[in-house]
Amino acid sequence: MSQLIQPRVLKGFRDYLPEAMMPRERLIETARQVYRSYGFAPIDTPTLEYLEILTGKGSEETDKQLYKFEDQGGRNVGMRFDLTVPLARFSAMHVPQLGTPFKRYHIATVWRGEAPQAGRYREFMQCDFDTIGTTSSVSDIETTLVIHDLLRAIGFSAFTIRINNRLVLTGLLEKLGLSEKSTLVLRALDKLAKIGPDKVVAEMTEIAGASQAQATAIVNLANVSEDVGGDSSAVLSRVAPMVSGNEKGEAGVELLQEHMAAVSAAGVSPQAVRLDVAIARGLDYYTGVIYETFLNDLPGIGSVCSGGRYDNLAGLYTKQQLPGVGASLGLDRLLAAMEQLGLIEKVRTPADVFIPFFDETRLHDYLRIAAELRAAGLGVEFYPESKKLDKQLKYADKRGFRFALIIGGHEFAEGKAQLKDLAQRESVELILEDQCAAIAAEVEQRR
RNA sequence: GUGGCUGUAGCUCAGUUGGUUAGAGCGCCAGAUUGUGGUUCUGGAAGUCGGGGGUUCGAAUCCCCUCAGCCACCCCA
Repeated sequence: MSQLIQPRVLKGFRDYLPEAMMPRERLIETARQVYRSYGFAPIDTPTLEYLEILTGKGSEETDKQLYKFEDQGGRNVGMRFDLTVPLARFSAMHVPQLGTPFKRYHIATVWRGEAPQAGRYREFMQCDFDTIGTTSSVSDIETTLVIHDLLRAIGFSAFTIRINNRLVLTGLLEKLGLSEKSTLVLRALDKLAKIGPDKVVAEMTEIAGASQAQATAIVNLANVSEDVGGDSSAVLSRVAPMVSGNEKGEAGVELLQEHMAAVSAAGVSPQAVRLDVAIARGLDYYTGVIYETFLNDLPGIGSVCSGGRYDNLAGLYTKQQLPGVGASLGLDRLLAAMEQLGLIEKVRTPADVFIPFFDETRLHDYLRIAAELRAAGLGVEFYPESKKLDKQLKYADKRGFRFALIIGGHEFAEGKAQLKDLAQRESVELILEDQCAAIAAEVEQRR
């Protein structure tokens, strides 16, 4: 008698059943296609990195969330908590050979030891894309277009990409003499939509150490988008005087203007991209344009695709200055959202055609026919047991097969096959001789 | 990491003031004169009541610890 081990998974970690995995893989495939269509090339990096690579940058918060341990050789190692830090290390090592601009995408799992919640896990997948080694605003604009195409390709029409430029905020902070406290001030500002202006002002004065007047000035700027209803030229004409006289602030306004015009010229609808001077992003390293993407039907789940421009990606690892811009699609958060919105199609089988094991003596014929159909491009599942036909068909139905190819003693005798359309509940007789072409054609036509 | 709520068959849940063999629906498996699936009928399997400890004559029901989920804070995808 052996003691059973209780089967269980760690907090924030999950098993993926076929019905969860199929849409997941479809999403990954969609992301790949969109990234490639803009010339981004795939890379991968190790799950584990030397601890100093991962802890060097980022806040104490990310350090706390880092999974770290000592490996068998006594090295201090950590599991990557995002794909940006590995990209920075990768770029320091390889971009000199690869040349710039370097455009890569990276779809991989990352780990963070934080408290899980709906749409937040300890193990989750990110789909990053970045353009390294250019300061051109064209890459900023292209990044917006990629996010847009990506969400459209996934099947969303109601989403909003919120754009801002850190230079505007940096400019204002410089003007107000608050540059030193920017991290805490911006972190407070990031909560504007959530907790409202009064509490933001309170946090800025109490935690970030800003004066009442300084905090109010920042909140006033951030509120402009709200005040004028999101029209980008109206927003900019209100914001411009607030940062006038400051070089960075003025540059930021100009870049935003150019960005919005270019995106619109590329055919993106104005509803999909909005200028929002309130978004700040908590991360320190952003220096230019910043992005956050919300689903209109489920804003509470947070941003599903975020990113921005940074001046110096790999400064910790190389003296070469590597500017860049990019964004990250939160695959698992997006899937959680799609699940909540009922957008996940329940498909449980990856194959098109089901062949029941009908006549026990014809195993070789079934295997041959299945092989020929696969060669003709169809996915075919052959049932491994020759049990009652109704059981086998019930299985096919449950798994969501669209077609069953029924070939029993009668069919074999007459050289025919019966293709049953399980969704339409109808059958057609086909000649076995040329069944491959005929069946493939019939399936294609009905699909 | 901190605080709140929750945890009963595969799923959704019911279980009276702690009291005998823990229930339902759906699902699953097997049948309804052995070649055809979503309906119907019949039968069946399946639960250490998240796990561990305690109080009690007796606990799914009370207490403690622990694990997990959800929510808030924090941070972010």
